Amino acid sequence: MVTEREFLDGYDPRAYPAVAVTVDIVTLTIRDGVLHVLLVERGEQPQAGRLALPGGFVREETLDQAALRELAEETGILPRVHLEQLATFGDPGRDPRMRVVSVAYLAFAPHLPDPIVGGDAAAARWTPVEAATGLAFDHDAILAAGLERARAKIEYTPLATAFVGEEFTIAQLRGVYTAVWGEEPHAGNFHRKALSVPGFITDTGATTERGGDRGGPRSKLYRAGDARILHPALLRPAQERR
Amino acid sequence: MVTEREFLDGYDPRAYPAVAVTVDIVTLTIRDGVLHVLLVERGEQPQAGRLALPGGFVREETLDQAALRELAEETGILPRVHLEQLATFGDPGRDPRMRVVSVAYLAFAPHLPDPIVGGDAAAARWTPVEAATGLAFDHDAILAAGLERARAKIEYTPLATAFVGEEFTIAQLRGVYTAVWGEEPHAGNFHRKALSVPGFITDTGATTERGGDRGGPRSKLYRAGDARILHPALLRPAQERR
DNA sequence: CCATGTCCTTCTCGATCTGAGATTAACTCG
DNA sequence: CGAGTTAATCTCAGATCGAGAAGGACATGG
Repeated sequence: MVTEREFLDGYDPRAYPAVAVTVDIVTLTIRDGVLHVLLVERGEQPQAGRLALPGGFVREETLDQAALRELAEETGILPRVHLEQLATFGDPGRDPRMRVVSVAYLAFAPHLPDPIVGGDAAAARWTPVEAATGLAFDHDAILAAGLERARAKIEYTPLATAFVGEEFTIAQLRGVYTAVWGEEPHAGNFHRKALSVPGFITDTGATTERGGDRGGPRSKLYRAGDARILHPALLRPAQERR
Repeated sequence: MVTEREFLDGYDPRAYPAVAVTVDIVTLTIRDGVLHVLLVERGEQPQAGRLALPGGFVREETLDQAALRELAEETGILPRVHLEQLATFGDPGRDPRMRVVSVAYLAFAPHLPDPIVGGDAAAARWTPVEAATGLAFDHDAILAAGLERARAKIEYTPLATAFVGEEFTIAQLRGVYTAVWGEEPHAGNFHRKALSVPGFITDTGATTERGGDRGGPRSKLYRAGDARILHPALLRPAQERR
């Protein structure tokens, strides 16, 4: 096997072309029913002023720890964030200065206060994903991969609950699917399925204090269950094929 | 953003701790109804004599190209191989000598001749996945991730066809699911679903020359269709939950 | 060449799930 | 109080599923 053998034969790390390993994070949340992604504004050339995904160098830590640390540095402490590895982007030339291999992460966050601008970013803000185009480097592609992963993953995992608070209504949960899919599931059928999938949501016995802003009864409050996967899955409506 | 800014400020690549980027490949095939993985025998210390996944350094190429090149070097030219990125493993200490970040790939191959031992590996062989334990470094974990990905992916994509020849019978296709899942789907229901899922398989009009080795009628031959995803999916039987 | 067993393919049938819409009742707002 | 909104439940026809069975076509061993 190449890797270890070459290392063994008195391999000198400095003799090889330098490769940098970074993490970039697609952090998604929902604000006012619209899916938003956390972006930072680049303060330096190249691509100064352009928006980019937050990220940075991997230090003496695991990749997961690097992603968590960068996220905390950009936005302050993040409670109840789901973080998972997305994919790795390493085309030569994706960064004009040297070979940079970036391990992309995907984070799902409940509604958070505006990010506290960390030490490195010139500015950080939540941006509707529809408006998040023209990002620096290949971050458009990374974001697209993150969105597709998110859209697929809420089908068969309970990760939609990571977008809402600890207690939530079924309507709020439906709002997550609407925002992520860009399409509203049938309310009655969604209700039936959310309740029938084992381990998805559990009844707290409590209800909201008020009805909806424009009327309607108080709704029951639920908590996330302990299921890791949803069976049967909540499939997207009108999945166009081919 | 950290990455580019630090690079910008007169970043010297050699000033940072060296990181090596490699690819490791989980190559799966089916032989005699049993799922096999391609392993190489390490010829050098450490872990000499241990089995490991084939892989090696990333050169001036994309990550995908690196995986394809390494695979070709280990096994000769591979026709009709499906290759996809699996996950990236980068824990400090996963290689005792230096920081190695490995981008793992997953390959699905039809029945192939025994691998041509490439220049680097001491030996290369197909090993039943059940027997592939105690691999070097963290390759047990990489293999486990690959197997889980494969088991999930044949549910909702037509990738099972990557394990069989260009023309195949429904029974052969069912054999793929049996080998990957370790459980045999109901033959009649599998037949019905395979035919009813749009774009999964297309009839060639031909049949096999002979019946099965132990009897039975000749079976019709099919080719892979053009669907990228299977809808509805072919779900695993008896998916134990919780 | 016949008996036996294999197994591809199709069919049956009840149980379950799904999508689309309707209904009821609780609630807010003006 | 009246009108509009919405959570929660119900209805129902069509699709899908799991499990089993039936019908042939075929190989093998006497």
